[in-house]
Amino acid sequence: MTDRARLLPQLGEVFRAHGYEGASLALISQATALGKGSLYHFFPGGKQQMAAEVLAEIDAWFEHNIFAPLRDDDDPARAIAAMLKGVDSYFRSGNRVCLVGVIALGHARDIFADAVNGYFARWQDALVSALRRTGQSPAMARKRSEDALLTIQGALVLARARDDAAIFTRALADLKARLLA
Amino acid sequence: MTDRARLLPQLGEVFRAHGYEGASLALISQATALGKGSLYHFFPGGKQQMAAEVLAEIDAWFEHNIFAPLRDDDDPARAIAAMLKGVDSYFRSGNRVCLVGVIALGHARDIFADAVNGYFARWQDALVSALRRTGQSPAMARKRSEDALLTIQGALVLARARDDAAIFTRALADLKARLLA
DNA sequence: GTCTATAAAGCGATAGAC
DNA sequence: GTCTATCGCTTTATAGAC
Repeated sequence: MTDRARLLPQLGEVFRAHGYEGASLALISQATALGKGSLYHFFPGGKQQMAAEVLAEIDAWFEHNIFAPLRDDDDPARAIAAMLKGVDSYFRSGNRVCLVGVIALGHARDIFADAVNGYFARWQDALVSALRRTGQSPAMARKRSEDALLTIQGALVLARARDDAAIFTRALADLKARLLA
Repeated sequence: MTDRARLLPQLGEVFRAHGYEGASLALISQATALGKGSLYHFFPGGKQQMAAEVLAEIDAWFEHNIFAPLRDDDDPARAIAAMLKGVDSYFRSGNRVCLVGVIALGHARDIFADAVNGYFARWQDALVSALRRTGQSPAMARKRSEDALLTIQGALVLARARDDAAIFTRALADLKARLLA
């Protein structure tokens, strides 16, 4: 179990860099310094199980570090600020791509549809909860939370497309102002 | 040449659906109802040439239907409205993914970096031109054009992730209000 | 738990008949 | 211009030694 915990982040980076279909076992074997035999020992379900567990771990990280504070923090504005700080850190200020977004755009979405949809659904619900507690109407909270998720994803795409991570940093700064307006 | 013109949109849909690495020649052969021999007759450079020509055709479509009007229309507000209408139509109201964005997120970005960057760069420049002519400051025009591109890409990602095309429609409506505010 | 060897299928690409 | 056959390589996955 502890070996697996060290493995998942490495797998995540391979899937991030090459996508689900592009992440070959040869690349994974190289990135983890583990033979195929060992990989199948940990993940009898092969590549699909690897990706599923990586997605689950990402989901758990966001649940603990972002979603839960958004839902539970006594100071919702602080939780929102912490979300943006956490997001900036997680995505390395625009230099790291969102694996859930990558999978959503590819053909692998069909396999991981529930995980992909659930991740964004729970993020949005948690953010709606925080925005509501700052006194915003349900409609406004819903609209702004959708704007937030979409802005983060779009900024990551554009930053990578233009090879300019500053796009992501600017987008997060603007987003903060819009969310708390 | 005329055969190639009928081929490129079919190739585009395969790359859209499966990404660059996921689009195998078998899939392409099936989608075009053409054997590998014929495909290599049209594209001696193989898959890479196919994707490059698809990207070039997409670029040409946007150049003609979106970028040029943004730069040249006497009524910039009309050109911006036409851009949003054209974008909604091109992306099938959120049911069609952006191939340039898909490639930008994947490992194939390394090969097509210039095409990907140029597409977004010229789009932004054209939109800046239109916004400037509506009387907005250079800084404001630049910021809002970046917001526009990022919103469109993010809305496409989120719409597909949540399997809800209405997200894209809502995002375009909001964007229109923001651009012309 | 890790490795090598190997199987079976699929990959991009080419050759050559028609 | 289109096809089939084929090459050489890579793919996922399994088997079995250690």
